[in-house]
Amino acid sequence: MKPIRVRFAPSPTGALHIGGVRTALYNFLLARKYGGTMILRIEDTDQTRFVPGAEEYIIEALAWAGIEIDEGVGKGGPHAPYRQSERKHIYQKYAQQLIAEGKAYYAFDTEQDLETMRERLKKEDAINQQYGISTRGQMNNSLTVSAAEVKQKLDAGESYVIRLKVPADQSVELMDLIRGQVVVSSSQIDDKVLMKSDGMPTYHLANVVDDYLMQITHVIRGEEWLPSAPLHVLLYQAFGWQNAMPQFAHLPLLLKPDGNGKLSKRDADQMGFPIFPLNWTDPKTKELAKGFRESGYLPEALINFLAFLGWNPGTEQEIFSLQQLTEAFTVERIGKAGAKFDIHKAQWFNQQYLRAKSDSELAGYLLQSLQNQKIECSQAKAEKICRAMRQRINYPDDIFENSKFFFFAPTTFDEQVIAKKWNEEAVKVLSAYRDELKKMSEVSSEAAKATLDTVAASLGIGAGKILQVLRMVITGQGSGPDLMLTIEILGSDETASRLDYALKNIQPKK
RNA sequence: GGUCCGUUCGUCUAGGGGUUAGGACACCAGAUUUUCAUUCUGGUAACACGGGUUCGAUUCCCGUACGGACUACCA
Repeated sequence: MKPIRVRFAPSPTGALHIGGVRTALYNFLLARKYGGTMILRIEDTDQTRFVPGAEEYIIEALAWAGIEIDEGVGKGGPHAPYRQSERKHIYQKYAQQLIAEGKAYYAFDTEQDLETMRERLKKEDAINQQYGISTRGQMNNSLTVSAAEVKQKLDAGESYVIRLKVPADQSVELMDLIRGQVVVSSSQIDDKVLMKSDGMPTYHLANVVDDYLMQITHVIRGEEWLPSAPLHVLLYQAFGWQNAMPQFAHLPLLLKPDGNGKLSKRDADQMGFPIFPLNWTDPKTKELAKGFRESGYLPEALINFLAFLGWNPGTEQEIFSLQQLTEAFTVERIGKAGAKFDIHKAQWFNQQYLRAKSDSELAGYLLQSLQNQKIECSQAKAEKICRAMRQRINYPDDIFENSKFFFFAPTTFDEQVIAKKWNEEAVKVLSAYRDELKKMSEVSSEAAKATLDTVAASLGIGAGKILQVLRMVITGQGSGPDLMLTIEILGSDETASRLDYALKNIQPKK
């Protein structure tokens, strides 16, 4: 079998869409599974849509996601350059070849001419309104104008495009790995522009020429390309490359969470979740779009989630490392129907991966947050806090957000708990407990519990009755992680002083 | 409008001529937890519709409906 060569070929028109990340992932998985090569090609043939920073963003996003590039932009390789704008002369050559063989032609129509043609066809109720077999004879091109005239126009520098001369009545067949055989009549395909008037190729030409030259074996891309795939087949045939044609796999689309249609940035904004892997600031509007990374998603969780949007291993296992994904992945198991993007599932994956981390790994996140706030904390204490908090977090930032009371003594207290539980009995136990804690130099969670039980028992009160008040007094909140462990982490001095503060400041509610 | 693609619980999906149509997320309930969260157990919930083919169709075929993509000198 030929070594597998796949490419991810985004165009640098902005941040990389999450659907693009999935496309890149599937390409990568196939390459890794068979020891093939993953290529990054930048399709920047539309200079009007070029966005500065987009290429760098794409590279950084893929790296963050763990999708490694073997060959391509930012990496180099035997087929360099991998940026299509730098390969302009190559396409020019191939387009000329097609012209010479009578498989393509020059067209001099102005935008106005094309507009007029479309309006005319519309009026005539033509079945399809396209520049092709039925219309090219009436247009201003090298098929209708004499060779001498064409030469004259060209020499005069008149603006032109090169169009593919689509053959008449031919059935174009395409074997898609996901959808099976797709057949389209060539009469449905229009004479697509191959070279634009600025001398750049269109996607169609560049894509076919590059895939051929770069010896791509599998083209895995979004379903939005399916309608133009027959045109690409025609191009391979025109060049006589049908035997070197890659296999196609058109991926189901990522859909909006509610309703229907392609997932867009607008939907993500509305529903309040990211759609880009990394933060992206639009260079024009300066508007910031939040990324999955900055929103607290772990790359391995995002990847796992994305892998399952349109693919599944056929087993009941759901948690897959990137390594396990490459082993399990097959194109055959990619589904046909579009998948709605459900951020809940992504959150669940994130939670799974986050909680699978060790206390010391988790402590790293906490320490980072603390450092940003200029709060001192030892590694050991951070780990203990993480042990207490690990079942209550979905994102790395949650650790600090939900454990602030470890670092700041509460000054306000849960009103409901005061109203319901702050009474004479509670005050009695709390004062006695404080006095006992003051005598201790340190306190383990076991000691904290034992002491509390003893104190409460000596007053003839059940410890259970005041636990919630105790929690409120220590953390300010009505709920939280294991209280005795919290006391251990805080220490006897700190706990006693918090009790002191509460005893002096809390007034019973009527 | 035309071309192409698609359709199993709310969502992601497994399955496939005869199944109690399976799992996961979400949701609901119970248990554990002194709280909340976790965890555990249980539950609600799906083959778009109509015709064939067949002893039998959710599964195969054809239509219909619905949805989507594409229809630029954008990718």
